[in-house]
Amino acid sequence: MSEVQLKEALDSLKDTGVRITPQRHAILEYLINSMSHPTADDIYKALESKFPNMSVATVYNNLRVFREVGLVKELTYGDSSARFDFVTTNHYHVICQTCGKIVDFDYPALHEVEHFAAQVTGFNVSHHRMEIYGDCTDCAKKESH
Amino acid sequence: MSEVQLKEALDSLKDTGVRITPQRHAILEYLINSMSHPTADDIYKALESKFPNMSVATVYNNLRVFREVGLVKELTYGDSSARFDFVTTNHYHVICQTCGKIVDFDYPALHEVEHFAAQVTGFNVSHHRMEIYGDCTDCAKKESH
DNA sequence: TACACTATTTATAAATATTACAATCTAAGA
DNA sequence: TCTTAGATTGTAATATTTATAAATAGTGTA
Repeated sequence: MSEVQLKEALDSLKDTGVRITPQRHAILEYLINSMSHPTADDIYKALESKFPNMSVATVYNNLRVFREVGLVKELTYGDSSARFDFVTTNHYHVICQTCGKIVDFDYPALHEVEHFAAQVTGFNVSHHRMEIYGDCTDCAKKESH
Repeated sequence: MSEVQLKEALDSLKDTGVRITPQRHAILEYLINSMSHPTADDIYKALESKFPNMSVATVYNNLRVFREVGLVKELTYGDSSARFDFVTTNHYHVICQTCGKIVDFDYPALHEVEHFAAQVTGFNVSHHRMEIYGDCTDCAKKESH
Protein backbone atom coordinates (compact mmCIF):
# COMPACT_ATOMS: atom_id res chain seq x y z
CA MET A 1 0.00 0.00 0.00
CA SER A 2 2.71 2.45 0.88
CA GLU A 3 4.64 0.82 -1.95
CA VAL A 4 2.10 2.18 -4.36
CA GLN A 5 2.70 5.65 -2.97
CA LEU A 6 6.43 5.23 -3.33
CA LYS A 7 6.08 4.03 -6.90
CA GLU A 8 3.84 6.95 -7.76
CA ALA A 9 6.27 9.35 -6.15
CA LEU A 10 9.17 7.92 -8.13
CA ASP A 11 7.18 8.12 -11.34
CA SER A 12 6.33 11.67 -10.55
CA LEU A 13 10.03 12.43 -10.15
CA LYS A 14 10.84 10.72 -13.41
CA ASP A 15 8.16 12.74 -15.19
CA THR A 16 9.65 15.96 -13.93
CA GLY A 17 13.11 14.92 -15.05
CA VAL A 18 14.49 14.58 -11.55
CA ARG A 19 17.05 11.83 -11.20
CA ILE A 20 16.29 8.99 -8.89
CA THR A 21 19.24 8.35 -6.64
CA PRO A 22 19.45 5.81 -3.82
CA GLN A 23 19.41 8.68 -1.34
CA ARG A 24 16.26 10.17 -2.82
CA HIS A 25 14.66 6.76 -2.85
CA ALA A 26 15.50 6.26 0.80
CA ILE A 27 14.34 9.70 1.90
CA LEU A 28 11.04 9.31 0.12
CA GLU A 29 10.58 5.83 1.53
CA TYR A 30 11.26 7.08 5.01
CA LEU A 31 8.83 9.97 4.63
CA ILE A 32 6.10 7.66 3.40
CA ASN A 33 6.59 4.95 5.99
CA SER A 34 7.18 7.15 9.01
CA MET A 35 3.82 8.13 10.28
CA SER A 36 5.43 11.10 11.98
CA HIS A 37 6.46 14.46 10.62
CA PRO A 38 10.22 14.39 10.78
CA THR A 39 12.70 17.23 10.75
CA ALA A 40 15.58 17.21 8.28
CA ASP A 41 17.78 15.98 11.08
CA ASP A 42 15.41 13.13 11.98
CA ILE A 43 15.67 11.91 8.42
CA TYR A 44 19.41 12.28 8.39
CA LYS A 45 19.76 10.28 11.59
CA ALA A 46 17.32 7.61 10.48
CA LEU A 47 19.23 6.94 7.28
CA GLU A 48 22.66 7.13 8.86
CA SER A 49 23.00 3.37 9.17
CA LYS A 50 21.96 2.71 5.59
CA PHE A 51 24.04 5.58 4.17
CA PRO A 52 26.95 6.05 6.55
CA ASN A 53 28.37 8.90 4.57
CA MET A 54 25.34 10.75 3.38
CA SER A 55 25.60 14.48 3.94
CA VAL A 56 23.06 16.64 5.73
CA ALA A 57 23.15 18.87 2.70
CA THR A 58 21.76 16.01 0.63
CA VAL A 59 18.78 15.76 2.92
CA TYR A 60 18.09 19.47 2.69
CA ASN A 61 18.67 19.58 -1.06
CA ASN A 62 16.29 16.75 -1.69
CA LEU A 63 13.62 17.97 0.63
CA ARG A 64 13.69 21.19 -1.34
CA VAL A 65 13.45 19.28 -4.60
CA PHE A 66 10.54 17.21 -3.31
CA ARG A 67 8.81 20.33 -2.11
CA GLU A 68 9.24 22.02 -5.47
CA VAL A 69 7.82 19.00 -7.24
CA GLY A 70 4.95 18.96 -4.78
CA LEU A 71 5.65 15.59 -3.18
CA VAL A 72 6.39 17.03 0.21
CA LYS A 73 4.92 19.73 2.39
CA GLU A 74 6.78 21.80 4.92
CA LEU A 75 5.19 22.35 8.31
CA THR A 76 5.97 24.60 11.19
CA TYR A 77 5.69 22.86 14.45
CA GLY A 78 6.44 25.81 16.69
CA ASP A 79 10.10 25.29 17.48
CA SER A 80 12.97 26.41 15.33
CA SER A 81 13.18 23.53 12.90
CA ALA A 82 10.97 22.73 9.94
CA ARG A 83 9.00 19.49 9.61
CA PHE A 84 8.34 17.61 6.44
CA ASP A 85 5.29 15.65 5.47
CA PHE A 86 4.70 13.44 2.47
CA VAL A 87 1.70 14.79 0.59
CA THR A 88 -1.02 12.19 0.25
CA THR A 89 -4.59 13.30 0.46
CA ASN A 90 -5.71 16.74 1.43
CA HIS A 91 -5.25 16.39 5.11
CA TYR A 92 -4.47 18.97 7.72
CA HIS A 93 -2.68 18.88 11.04
CA VAL A 94 -3.69 19.66 14.57
CA ILE A 95 -0.69 20.42 16.73
CA CYS A 96 -0.64 20.20 20.51
CA GLN A 97 0.92 23.35 21.88
CA THR A 98 1.92 21.60 25.07
CA CYS A 99 3.43 18.25 24.11
CA GLY A 100 3.92 18.79 20.39
CA LYS A 101 1.89 15.82 19.25
CA ILE A 102 0.62 16.15 15.69
CA VAL A 103 -2.64 14.55 14.64
CA ASP A 104 -3.78 14.40 11.02
CA PHE A 105 -7.34 14.87 9.97
CA ASP A 106 -9.02 14.88 6.62
CA TYR A 107 -10.97 17.82 5.39
CA PRO A 108 -12.17 18.77 1.96
CA ALA A 109 -9.55 21.06 0.48
CA LEU A 110 -10.36 24.70 0.86
CA HIS A 111 -10.54 25.50 -2.81
CA GLU A 112 -12.82 28.45 -2.24
CA VAL A 113 -10.20 30.21 -0.19
CA GLU A 114 -7.55 29.71 -2.85
CA HIS A 115 -9.94 30.91 -5.48
CA PHE A 116 -10.92 33.92 -3.44
CA ALA A 117 -7.31 34.79 -2.75
CA ALA A 118 -6.45 34.52 -6.43
CA GLN A 119 -9.27 36.89 -7.32
CA VAL A 120 -8.47 39.49 -4.68
CA THR A 121 -4.70 39.53 -5.04
CA GLY A 122 -4.20 38.60 -8.67
CA PHE A 123 -1.80 35.86 -7.63
CA ASN A 124 -1.42 32.69 -9.62
CA VAL A 125 -2.19 30.49 -6.62
CA SER A 126 -0.62 27.05 -6.47
CA HIS A 127 -1.40 25.69 -3.03
CA HIS A 128 -2.02 26.53 0.58
CA ARG A 129 -1.12 25.35 3.97
CA MET A 130 -3.04 25.30 7.20
CA GLU A 131 -2.30 24.18 10.70
CA ILE A 132 -4.55 24.11 13.71
CA TYR A 133 -3.26 24.61 17.23
CA GLY A 134 -4.63 23.59 20.59
CA ASP A 135 -4.12 21.13 23.42
CA CYS A 136 -4.55 17.40 23.03
CA THR A 137 -6.85 15.52 25.38
CA ASP A 138 -3.97 14.30 27.58
CA CYS A 139 -2.46 17.73 28.03
CA ALA A 140 -5.83 19.41 28.53
CA LYS A 141 -6.50 16.90 31.31
CA LYS A 142 -3.17 17.55 33.02
CA GLU A 143 -3.64 21.30 32.87
CA SER A 144 -6.96 21.20 34.68
CA HIS A 145 -5.27 19.94 37.87
CA MET B 1 -5.38 54.93 13.81
CA SER B 2 -2.42 52.68 14.41
CA GLU B 3 -2.14 54.49 17.74
CA VAL B 4 -5.42 52.97 18.74
CA GLN B 5 -4.07 49.53 17.93
CA LEU B 6 -0.97 50.22 19.98
CA LYS B 7 -3.02 51.41 22.91
CA GLU B 8 -5.23 48.35 22.74
CA ALA B 9 -2.20 46.10 22.56
CA LEU B 10 -0.65 47.76 25.60
CA ASP B 11 -3.91 47.47 27.50
CA SER B 12 -4.08 43.84 26.55
CA LEU B 13 -0.60 43.32 27.96
CA LYS B 14 -1.50 45.12 31.16
CA ASP B 15 -4.59 42.95 31.56
CA THR B 16 -2.50 39.82 31.27
CA GLY B 17 -0.05 41.10 33.84
CA VAL B 18 2.82 41.51 31.38
CA ARG B 19 5.06 44.42 32.18
CA ILE B 20 5.32 47.21 29.67
CA THR B 21 8.94 48.04 29.02
CA PRO B 22 10.29 50.54 26.52
CA GLN B 23 11.60 47.64 24.44
CA ARG B 24 8.20 45.97 24.32
CA HIS B 25 6.60 49.27 23.47
CA ALA B 26 9.02 49.79 20.61
CA ILE B 27 8.70 46.26 19.24
CA LEU B 28 4.93 46.46 19.25
CA GLU B 29 5.00 49.88 17.66
CA TYR B 30 7.31 48.64 14.96
CA LEU B 31 5.15 45.60 14.26
CA ILE B 32 2.04 47.73 13.98
CA ASN B 33 3.54 50.44 11.82
CA SER B 34 5.60 48.28 9.52
CA MET B 35 3.29 47.05 6.88
CA SER B 36 5.69 44.19 6.24
CA HIS B 37 6.16 40.91 8.06
CA PRO B 38 9.54 41.26 9.68
CA THR B 39 11.88 38.58 10.98
CA ALA B 40 13.26 38.80 14.50
CA ASP B 41 16.44 40.16 13.01
CA ASP B 42 14.61 42.83 11.01
CA ILE B 43 13.09 44.09 14.23
CA TYR B 44 16.40 43.97 16.02
CA LYS B 45 18.10 45.98 13.30
CA ALA B 46 15.28 48.49 13.02
CA LEU B 47 15.42 49.31 16.71
CA GLU B 48 19.18 49.34 16.94
CA SER B 49 19.41 53.13 16.66
CA LYS B 50 16.77 53.73 19.30
CA PHE B 51 18.08 51.02 21.64
CA PRO B 52 21.81 50.73 20.94
CA ASN B 53 22.29 48.01 23.48
CA MET B 54 19.18 45.96 23.16
CA SER B 55 19.88 42.25 22.94
CA VAL B 56 18.59 39.88 20.25
CA ALA B 57 17.36 37.68 23.05
CA THR B 58 15.03 40.47 24.11
CA VAL B 59 13.44 40.49 20.67
CA TYR B 60 12.94 36.75 20.70
CA ASN B 61 11.69 36.72 24.28
CA ASN B 62 9.14 39.39 23.60
CA LEU B 63 7.95 37.96 20.35
CA ARG B 64 7.28 34.76 22.25
CA VAL B 65 5.42 36.68 24.94
CA PHE B 66 3.35 38.54 22.36
CA ARG B 67 2.57 35.29 20.60
CA GLU B 68 1.46 33.67 23.84
CA VAL B 69 -0.78 36.59 24.62
CA GLY B 70 -2.15 36.40 21.10
CA LEU B 71 -0.98 39.80 19.87
CA VAL B 72 1.34 38.40 17.29
CA LYS B 73 1.24 35.60 14.77
CA GLU B 74 4.20 33.66 13.47
CA LEU B 75 4.43 32.99 9.75
CA THR B 76 6.66 30.83 7.63
CA TYR B 77 7.84 32.53 4.57
CA GLY B 78 9.74 29.64 3.08
CA ASP B 79 13.30 30.40 4.06
CA SER B 80 14.84 29.49 7.36
CA SER B 81 13.67 32.36 9.50
CA ALA B 82 10.28 32.99 11.04
CA ARG B 83 8.23 36.10 10.29
CA PHE B 84 6.02 37.94 12.72
CA ASP B 85 2.77 39.69 12.09
CA PHE B 86 0.70 41.87 14.37
CA VAL B 87 -2.73 40.31 14.67
CA THR B 88 -5.47 42.69 13.64
CA THR B 89 -8.48 41.25 11.93
CA ASN B 90 -8.79 37.72 10.69
CA HIS B 91 -6.70 38.10 7.63
CA TYR B 92 -4.59 35.61 5.76
CA HIS B 93 -1.47 35.85 3.65
CA VAL B 94 -0.67 35.05 0.07
CA ILE B 95 3.04 34.53 -0.43
CA CYS B 96 4.82 34.79 -3.75
CA GLN B 97 7.07 31.78 -4.18
CA THR B 98 9.31 33.63 -6.57
CA CYS B 99 9.97 37.05 -5.09
CA GLY B 100 8.68 36.50 -1.57
CA LYS B 101 6.15 39.31 -1.58
CA ILE B 102 3.40 38.85 0.99
CA VAL B 103 -0.08 40.21 0.38
CA ASP B 104 -2.77 40.25 3.04
CA PHE B 105 -6.37 39.51 2.32
CA ASP B 106 -9.41 39.33 4.51
CA TYR B 107 -11.50 36.24 4.78
CA PRO B 108 -14.09 35.16 7.29
CA ALA B 109 -12.31 33.04 9.85
CA LEU B 110 -12.60 29.35 9.21
CA HIS B 111 -14.38 28.48 12.39
CA GLU B 112 -15.93 25.40 10.86
CA VAL B 113 -12.53 23.85 10.30
CA GLU B 114 -11.48 24.47 13.87
CA HIS B 115 -14.73 23.07 15.11
CA PHE B 116 -14.43 20.04 12.88
CA ALA B 117 -10.86 19.41 13.97
CA ALA B 118 -11.86 19.67 17.61
CA GLN B 119 -14.58 17.10 17.12
CA VAL B 120 -12.48 14.63 15.18
CA THR B 121 -9.32 14.82 17.26
CA GLY B 122 -10.64 15.70 20.70
CA PHE B 123 -8.21 18.61 20.87
CA ASN B 124 -9.03 21.76 22.76
CA VAL B 125 -8.46 23.96 19.72
CA SER B 126 -7.24 27.51 20.28
CA HIS B 127 -6.43 28.88 16.85
CA HIS B 128 -5.23 28.09 13.38
CA ARG B 129 -2.96 29.39 10.77
CA MET B 130 -3.14 29.35 7.02
CA GLU B 131 -0.94 30.58 4.24
CA ILE B 132 -1.54 30.54 0.53
CA TYR B 133 1.28 30.19 -1.98
CA GLY B 134 1.58 31.14 -5.61
CA ASP B 135 3.17 33.65 -7.92
CA CYS B 136 2.36 37.33 -7.88
CA THR B 137 1.32 39.08 -11.08
CA ASP B 138 4.78 40.51 -11.71
CA CYS B 139 6.56 37.19 -11.32
CA ALA B 140 3.94 35.29 -13.30
CA LYS B 141 4.48 37.77 -16.14
CA LYS B 142 8.26 37.38 -16.07
CA GLU B 143 8.03 33.60 -16.07
CA SER B 144 5.97 33.49 -19.23
CA HIS B 145 8.85 34.93 -21.30
C1' DT C 1 8.25 59.67 46.90
C1' DA C 2 10.94 55.79 48.23
C1' DC C 3 11.20 50.67 48.80
C1' DA C 4 10.98 46.09 47.74
C1' DC C 5 9.97 42.44 44.89
C1' DT C 6 10.19 40.21 40.80
C1' DA C 7 10.01 40.23 35.94
C1' DT C 8 12.92 41.73 32.36
C1' DT C 9 17.06 42.99 29.92
C1' DT C 10 21.67 42.51 28.73
C1' DA C 11 25.68 40.32 27.22
C1' DT C 12 27.46 36.85 26.31
C1' DA C 13 27.98 31.85 24.77
C1' DA C 14 26.25 27.69 23.19
C1' DA C 15 23.31 24.97 20.54
C1' DT C 16 20.79 24.23 16.28
C1' DA C 17 19.55 24.78 11.76
C1' DT C 18 20.47 25.82 7.14
C1' DT C 19 23.16 27.04 3.10
C1' DA C 20 27.42 27.49 0.06
C1' DC C 21 30.89 25.52 -2.56
C1' DA C 22 34.31 22.80 -4.91
C1' DA C 23 35.73 18.22 -5.87
C1' DT C 24 34.09 13.81 -6.82
C1' DC C 25 30.83 10.68 -8.33
C1' DT C 26 26.80 8.64 -10.75
C1' DA C 27 22.07 8.06 -13.09
C1' DA C 28 20.31 7.68 -17.37
C1' DG C 29 20.01 8.50 -22.22
C1' DA C 30 22.56 7.78 -26.75
C1' DT D 1 29.74 1.36 -22.85
C1' DC D 2 30.37 6.37 -22.93
C1' DT D 3 29.15 10.84 -21.94
C1' DT D 4 27.50 14.49 -19.41
C1' DA D 5 24.61 17.13 -16.71
C1' DG D 6 23.06 16.72 -12.49
C1' DA D 7 23.75 14.85 -7.64
C1' DT D 8 26.41 13.85 -3.54
C1' DT D 9 29.95 14.55 -0.19
C1' DG D 10 32.58 16.88 3.09
C1' DT D 11 33.45 20.80 5.05
C1' DA D 12 32.97 25.35 6.32
C1' DA D 13 30.48 29.35 6.84
C1' DT D 14 26.40 31.57 8.08
C1' DA D 15 22.11 32.18 10.25
C1' DT D 16 18.82 31.34 13.70
C1' DT D 17 17.34 30.43 18.16
C1' DT D 18 17.92 29.35 23.02
C1' DA D 19 20.33 29.28 27.67
C1' DT D 20 22.26 31.55 31.54
C1' DA D 21 23.69 34.58 35.16
C1' DA D 22 24.31 39.17 36.55
C1' DA D 23 22.51 43.74 36.30
C1' DT D 24 18.53 46.60 35.71
C1' DA D 25 14.03 48.58 35.96
C1' DG D 26 8.59 48.24 36.20
C1' DT D 27 4.92 48.37 39.36
C1' DG D 28 2.39 47.99 43.51
C1' DT D 29 2.58 49.47 48.25
C1' DA D 30 3.74 52.07 52.36
